Amino acid sequence: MKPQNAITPTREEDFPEWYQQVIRVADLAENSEVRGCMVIKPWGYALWENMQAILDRMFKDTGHQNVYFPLFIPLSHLQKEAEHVEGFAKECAVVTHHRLELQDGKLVPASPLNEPLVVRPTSETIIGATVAKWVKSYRDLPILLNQWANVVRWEMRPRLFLRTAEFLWQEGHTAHETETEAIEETERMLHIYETFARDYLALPVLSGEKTASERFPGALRTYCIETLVQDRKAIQAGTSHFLGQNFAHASGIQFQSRSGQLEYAWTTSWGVSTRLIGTLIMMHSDDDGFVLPPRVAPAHVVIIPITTKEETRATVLSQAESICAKLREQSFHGQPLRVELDTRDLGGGVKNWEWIKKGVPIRLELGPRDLESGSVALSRRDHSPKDKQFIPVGQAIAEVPDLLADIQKNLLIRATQFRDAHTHSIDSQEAFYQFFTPKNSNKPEIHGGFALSHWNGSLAIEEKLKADLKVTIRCIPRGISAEPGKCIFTGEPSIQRVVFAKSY
RNA sequence: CGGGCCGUGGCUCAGCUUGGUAGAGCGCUGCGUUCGGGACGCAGAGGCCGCGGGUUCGAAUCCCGCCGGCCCGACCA
Repeated sequence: MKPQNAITPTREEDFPEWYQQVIRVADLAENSEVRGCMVIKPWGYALWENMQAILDRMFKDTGHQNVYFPLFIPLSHLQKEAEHVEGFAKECAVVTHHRLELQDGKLVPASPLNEPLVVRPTSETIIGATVAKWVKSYRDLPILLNQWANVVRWEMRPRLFLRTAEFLWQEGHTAHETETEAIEETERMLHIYETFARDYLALPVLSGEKTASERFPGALRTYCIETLVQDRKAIQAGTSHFLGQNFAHASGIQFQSRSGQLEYAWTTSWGVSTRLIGTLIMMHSDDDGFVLPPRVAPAHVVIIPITTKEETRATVLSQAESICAKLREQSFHGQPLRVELDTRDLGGGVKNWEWIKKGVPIRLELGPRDLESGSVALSRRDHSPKDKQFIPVGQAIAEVPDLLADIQKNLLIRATQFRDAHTHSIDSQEAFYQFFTPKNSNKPEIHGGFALSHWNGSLAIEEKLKADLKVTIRCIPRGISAEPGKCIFTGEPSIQRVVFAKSY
């Protein structure tokens, strides 16, 4: 009684449960003792480090510098920007004491702080307060900062990688002399996210602007990249905010302009988080586990020596080591190949399936029979586990970089086809409701997708759709020709179609 | 913070109605047979049955309180 797939249940049977199982069997992360907080395990963290390294390079190449600001934000700082406070007040962790005392054998908080400290949900306010001190003249601008940090948002409904109380991210914060420059920066970073998502994570994203109701608290404009994962729900994979002069006013970021006037700076902020890992999982993985895009994979290739026959073990191992060494001399996309050699004394099937579940792009099995024929069994993760090609060792080694490139390309094509297949222009309210209503309301089947429809711009419609269908406007897309039309809910004029979906 | 469910070895759970000193599967350890689709046999380790109190000769089981978790709602990268 062998299960056909490594993951039970399948995506079709129960998507949320499947998602959790993938994380578990791929050994990416687990829930911690602390409610809502996760432990990111070595395989998951290595993936994050690869993402970090690429993004970090991209930020530096566009003139940004890394900094580190405190985890604790004085309550008074957060209070300065009204909308900002309102947006985050409900999910802040607050530190109120600075020591513990032993009372009746139990540790209790003692010594209240004069002013409570908020554990950063984001750092606009404290960075703003600091940057205000650094900026005196237009000559001090722009200031282009980024920090890699953890943030805390006390979520009621945690889900590994998608929504946890504490998560890792990067937050960019910049200050500019003019509105135009700040807007350019906002768009530049959005574009970087878009490029990163597409070229490295193989995520086809839609980029656009958020409606007022979905905007970052305190921002004038919020841009985002949105993608559609396999249960046809949208997920926001990155955001970039044009903050206008709101935070400059709140924090007093003022400078003397070229004409000698005292002016407020124009600021931006932008970020992506470990949520990208959740997005990757839901986008590319299958019923056998995780599928890693080669460019961010912690290992590009795993070599699986079949070492079970005592008499051939030594030779198989030494051949495996030699292949490993030759592979490591090669490179893929400007990086030395990352190769794992699994020398554990386990059955071939066991080892093979472990690496399938972890999502390694290429597996090379090397057994005693291969030694005689001078070949190796090559499998790629984007093909069926049954597909195994026996090819000469030298050829296999030479082909690996090209195969990785092909897998990378293939994942993007697949994901793009999926997105396109589930993106529809919808021109009537009836069709819209039908699109977002599951046939089986007790246990909703996978349904919906991206709906491109005309909308009159009113908040009332957004609220009604959210209440009726849990559908929101994901973004007002760019790059889609702005063909005018009529709002499908009110018949009023509409400038362009916007993107609706159910979302994470 | 409102409504429902549940706390028993690492994990998933049975046992509770009808109180009598703890079980299964998976995982783990050892040995052996296997081994290129994730195998099997045998032998083991591992639990103050969420916490506190009560009823009782005796409580995982009945009663009360507390704590923790899950699901459904409101909020969210």
